[in-house]
Amino acid sequence: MALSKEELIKQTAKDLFFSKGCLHATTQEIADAAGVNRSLINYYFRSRDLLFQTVYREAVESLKSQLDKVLYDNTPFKEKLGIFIDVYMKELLKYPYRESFLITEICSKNFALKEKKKSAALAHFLKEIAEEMEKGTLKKGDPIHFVFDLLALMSFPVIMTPLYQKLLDISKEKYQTLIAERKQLILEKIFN
Amino acid sequence: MALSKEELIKQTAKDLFFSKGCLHATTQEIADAAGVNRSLINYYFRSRDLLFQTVYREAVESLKSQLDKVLYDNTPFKEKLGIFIDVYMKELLKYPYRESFLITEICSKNFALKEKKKSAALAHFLKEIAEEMEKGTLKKGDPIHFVFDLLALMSFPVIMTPLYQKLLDISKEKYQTLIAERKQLILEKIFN
DNA sequence: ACTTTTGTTGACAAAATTGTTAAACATAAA
DNA sequence: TTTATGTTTAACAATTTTGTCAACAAAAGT
Repeated sequence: MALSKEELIKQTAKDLFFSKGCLHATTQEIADAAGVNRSLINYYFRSRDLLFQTVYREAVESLKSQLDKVLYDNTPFKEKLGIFIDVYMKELLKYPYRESFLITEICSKNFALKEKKKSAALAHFLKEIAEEMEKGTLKKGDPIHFVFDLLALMSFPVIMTPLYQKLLDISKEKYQTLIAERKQLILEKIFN
Repeated sequence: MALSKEELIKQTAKDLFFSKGCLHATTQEIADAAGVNRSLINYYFRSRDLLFQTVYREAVESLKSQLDKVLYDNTPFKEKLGIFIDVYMKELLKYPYRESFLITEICSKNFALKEKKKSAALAHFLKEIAEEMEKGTLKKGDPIHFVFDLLALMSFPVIMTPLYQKLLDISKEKYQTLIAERKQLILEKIFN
């Protein structure tokens, strides 16, 4: 079934921002990419700024709910981690620049930080990590660092694709296989 | 001694882009931040676009030369790595968004990719890594993955500061100490 | 001192981007 | 068929951003 135009505009904006890295596309560019009249953006979202805010909010939401869905259940830790890496990296390949978009929005001046409630799933995950550290499955330390490491190892090479392809002089195909290899590598590295 | 205005403009632009994360500042914003008349930007750089290109080129250059300076010498591997992490993280804290800027510039449509000569220092470093793997000091694998891991572990938590501070509900101070702890942690993790 | 060059500024013009409005259009209900 | 409702469009207006230019100031050269 066809997407409503409102949804189409939003999805296209996300595609431009998160996939193509056009972090400050104009309304005209978004409208063209969506194949709709630019005025429709104002009709549905009132202003460019509100469209950006909407996309921002939904991105944070979906980021949180993705984390929640995976982290907040009772599969054994190691297995859960495998699933997490799988899910997260699939999403990363679809939306490599989502976090970058969020960062630039937060940095943009007219931005008001809101809600500060820590994700329950995350707290749960941190506790699990601490338990694994107790058991000796994981190297001891602040669980936050474990989370940093995990997210960094997954995200960074994906985010930096165009730059590192250039700097390291690697072909697109080779880079893709490198990324694909990483799921397994990260698991090994983490449980060394 | 006072900076020439041309240099001042460039430095201010870098400060806005790389430190403050204003990846698409207007010429007026740059001029204001530098305390100069906006026309001076056109006088020295002809156009906004050329200023951006200049900053981009210099950032890639300095990124390369920083890597070269550290990687291309004869201190023992482990020690060299310590220095590298030190230097790189110091630079990261000064310019957390430098890589993000490069990425968005590369993604921006009117961008022509140029020079594809691999850094000699990097090649040298990769060979050293391979040797350490032979010796058993490092876990075997594609040395590129080692470089990915290293850069990811350093850069990512810094780049994501504003977002993760928010999501993890961590105070600015706490976050800073976490980052500061990482140099040691990364070394340990790498040589597990 | 005078001329030439370089740097600096404000005013203006041009271009790009956004927001608004009214009219055209479609669709379904009355 | 008319009416009402929501959608879509083009034309226009307003705003923002960029680029140019002539005038002026400062410095350097003769």
